[in-house]
Amino acid sequence: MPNAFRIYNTLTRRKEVFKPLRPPRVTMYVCGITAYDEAHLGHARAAVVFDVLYRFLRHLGYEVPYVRNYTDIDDKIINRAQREGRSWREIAEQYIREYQEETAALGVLSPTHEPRATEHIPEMIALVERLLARGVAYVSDGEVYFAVDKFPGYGKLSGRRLEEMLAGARVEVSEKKRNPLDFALWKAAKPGEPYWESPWGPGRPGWHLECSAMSLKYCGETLDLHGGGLDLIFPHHENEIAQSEAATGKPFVRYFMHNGLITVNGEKMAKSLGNYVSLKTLLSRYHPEVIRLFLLTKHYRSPLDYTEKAMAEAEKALYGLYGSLYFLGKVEYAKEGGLRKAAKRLSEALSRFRERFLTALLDDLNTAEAVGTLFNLVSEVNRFLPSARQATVEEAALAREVLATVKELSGEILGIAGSDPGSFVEEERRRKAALRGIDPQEIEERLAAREEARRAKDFTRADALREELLAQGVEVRDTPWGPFWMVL
RNA sequence: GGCGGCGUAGCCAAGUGGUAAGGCGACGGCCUGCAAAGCCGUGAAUCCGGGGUUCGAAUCCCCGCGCCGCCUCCA
Repeated sequence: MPNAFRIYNTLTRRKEVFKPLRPPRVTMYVCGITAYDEAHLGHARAAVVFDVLYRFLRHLGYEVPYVRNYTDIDDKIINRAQREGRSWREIAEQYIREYQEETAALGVLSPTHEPRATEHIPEMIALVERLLARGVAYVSDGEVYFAVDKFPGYGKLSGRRLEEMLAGARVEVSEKKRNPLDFALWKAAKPGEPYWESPWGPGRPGWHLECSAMSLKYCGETLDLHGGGLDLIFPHHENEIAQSEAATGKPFVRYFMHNGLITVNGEKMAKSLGNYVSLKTLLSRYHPEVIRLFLLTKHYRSPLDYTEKAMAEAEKALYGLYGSLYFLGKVEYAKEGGLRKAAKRLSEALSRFRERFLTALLDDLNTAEAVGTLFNLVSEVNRFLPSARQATVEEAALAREVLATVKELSGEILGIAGSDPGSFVEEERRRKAALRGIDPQEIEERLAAREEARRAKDFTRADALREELLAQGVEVRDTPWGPFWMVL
């Protein structure tokens, strides 16, 4: 009876049945980016994983206010601005815009709200004042710090205890802090730095503060879902919990979800390691759905190793998928009659797909399993295709039903295989041809010449033309519906 | 050192108590003028190793081994 959605909650370290606080409403907050540099595959993974969660929740009938924030003021932004002689605002604007464009290209739906830190300075100041009033924060030389030892639950998300952390401490020593683990709620501006006026003097908010303030504003005191990368568990999310719960006295988050990180040759992809692949580069080389497929064929909590070979495999798998749907779309009614043997199997496979696809997602968003069920269905489509050249009325209807179901489930929820197969094929041909510097017109001409040669039984010439095309990266296959080609 | 995760066929990867999905690749066959694609078949005595619980374990527990992440900004 798997009609309950179970998700792995980092707070309890186990899968739990998802019960929102006020159904059918589900509040969801995901940590976005700090806008100081271009986005890479790791950012794309978080965006896509939570996009699928958002789409799935809506499919289940929930109303989902979804918030994804932008950190648009921060040391790294200021540093970059100073280095490049531009304003911090310009830097932030640029990378926020690029991120929005690139995630949109990836088929990531826009969240309900995309708040920016600097647009919520009053809310943050108010939150700091609440924390000061409660005695869990203190002012020190123009800065405000959160006193971690005043919050009894500190460490509950990351499974750490204060004493242990102090023991191994690699934390920055500051004479302004009472405890080395205390973190800044408000930072004083140094000369030349951007600042906002506050009761403690000119300065800017600490990083962790914005998520507490903005989630409070847009989602209320208790969030149903809070997401982000695994690397945000400590200290970021731990600190958010401390700030929020100390201020409101209410549980901050019911379910914390964290996606695994991308690795390259087994090593974490990170800007500091210089081993990252930018989203921009990936989008220039692969169809967005190839990137989504690559990301979703592994469970969201596992590490995912990026290699060009794996990307090529994802591309090939997606081309095969769309190729099958493309021909399924060409199935037309040719005679009276019901479902014959292959069609009956396809019909059963369709029912199985409907059930298993959703069951997979209900089990902690198991997209890898869901993708597997999609390929199972496609395999049955391929078995059906040879008999479908002369399809019966019912078979033609079945073909349409399969296409509609794939679009409705995989297309709407995973964002994969939802495009019109004909458009996908044509766009991909154009895109890849351009990428390889081939003229599609020339390909069509060669194909026509080859068909002519084949009709004339001049197979030597036909094969030579096919070889020429292959040398250009154009793979030709002959089908009952005529030749079909893709650029690899 | 502390906390967390992972280890399943050549590679990638599901499966978390009832007898090993799927993708890529390989081999044989069918189809094809020949190919490609597709289809059919072959491929894990077995899920890192060793104990234990159970009628039954890749799945639960314990002990090892190996890899990774976090403990500092990081999706």
